[in-house]
Amino acid sequence: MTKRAKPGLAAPGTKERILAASLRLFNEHGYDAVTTARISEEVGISEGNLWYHFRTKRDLVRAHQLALFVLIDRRLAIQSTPETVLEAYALFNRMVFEEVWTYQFLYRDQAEYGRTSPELEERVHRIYEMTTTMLVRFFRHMIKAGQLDMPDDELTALADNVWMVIRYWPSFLRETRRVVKLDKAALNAGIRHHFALFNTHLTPAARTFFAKKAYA
Amino acid sequence: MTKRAKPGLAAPGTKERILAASLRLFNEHGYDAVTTARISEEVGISEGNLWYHFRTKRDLVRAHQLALFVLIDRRLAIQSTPETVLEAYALFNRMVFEEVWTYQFLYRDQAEYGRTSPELEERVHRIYEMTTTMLVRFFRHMIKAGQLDMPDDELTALADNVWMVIRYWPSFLRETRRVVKLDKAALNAGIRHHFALFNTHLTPAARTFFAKKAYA
DNA sequence: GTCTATATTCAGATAGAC
DNA sequence: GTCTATCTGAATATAGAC
Repeated sequence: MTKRAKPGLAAPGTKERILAASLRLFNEHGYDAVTTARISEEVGISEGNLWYHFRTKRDLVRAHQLALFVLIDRRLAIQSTPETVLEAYALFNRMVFEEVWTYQFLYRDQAEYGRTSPELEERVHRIYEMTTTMLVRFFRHMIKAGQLDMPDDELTALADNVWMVIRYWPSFLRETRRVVKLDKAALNAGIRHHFALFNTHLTPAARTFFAKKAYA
Repeated sequence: MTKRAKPGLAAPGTKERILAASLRLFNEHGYDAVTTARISEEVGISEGNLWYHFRTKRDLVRAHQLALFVLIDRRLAIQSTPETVLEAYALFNRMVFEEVWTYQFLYRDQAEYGRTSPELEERVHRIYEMTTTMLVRFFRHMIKAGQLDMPDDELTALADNVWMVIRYWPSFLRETRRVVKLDKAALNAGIRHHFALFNTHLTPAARTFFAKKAYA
């Protein structure tokens, strides 16, 4: 979006079409299994043209990564107080589930496309930490609001488990239910599923709230 | 083990050394990233020799798969009654954690080495189902024994979550803690971690039992 | 059973015309 | 910007001598 939308008088959004097609193919078949020949075929252009827009296959990954980071920054910026925590958590939850679905290949095939740079590696590591830290903060606010009943020393483990269920949900669905494409039912199933991690510790009111707001 | 231990007068266990080296390399670096050249170098033999023992790279995978299935059959055969469920669960738990560690590449790189056959694919699917079914049975026995307090309609979701934490534990450790090699501390951390999924629903006695028996 | 040398395949990437 | 033609390199696999 920030990158040239309509440059001069050429390109009917070829770059964007390459990005869309490659994202879909990478997610579905895996980074290594998708050849650049396959991508260009899917877009309906020649391979040479693809190389004009992205000088290496890694450059393609890089572009997707930057788009993912925008989503991540947005969901990490969500504010919460004990008064607003239920709303905030429902929002955060939906965003992060969509994010791991949309960019599942980036999460899943890291070993295949490899570490791009030390700074990037460091950034990914920070994201994981910030995510679980944020989850603990959410839970503390829920406890303060009287919506969650759980000992404080269990919260870190709970946050890790919540993040695991979210982050591996696409892989799990694929393996157990053979679901490959994003679809609203599968997304809601994941959200409902992850609430099972602390459902019994929520007040009936909070449970009803999430059932309505988070996976309606 | 069932396959010729010492054939005639040759082979100082070359086949076994290939299996051991390839398993280690696959687990550490991923199936695709490990070349046959690398494997033979690691074993200290020529590449031609490797092809003598395994006619394709897939044959290597197949051998590891068969070994994994032996482990799986063993852990699926564990019996349990309400009287013995705590012991049985501790045993099952340790076995399954070790299994996903030892053969992590088979769980993780399925997309890379591909589906071998429809029957195999079906078998893998059945294993997943039998595992979660078995977990639900364990939980029911714990409830009957008065060691676990949880509504029956939460058990399926709990079983799924438990299986997720176990199955993805090696990947999670690698991503968050950068742990690559199997090690007793990491294994115990996983077991302890997975108990956080239902710890607060266990009696103090059961909690103490697992703390001593399952991750001592 | 083990080696060396060679073949095959194919993905990622370049050059240059249009 | 887009195409066609071509190159390069690496990985799986084979052939045949020892």
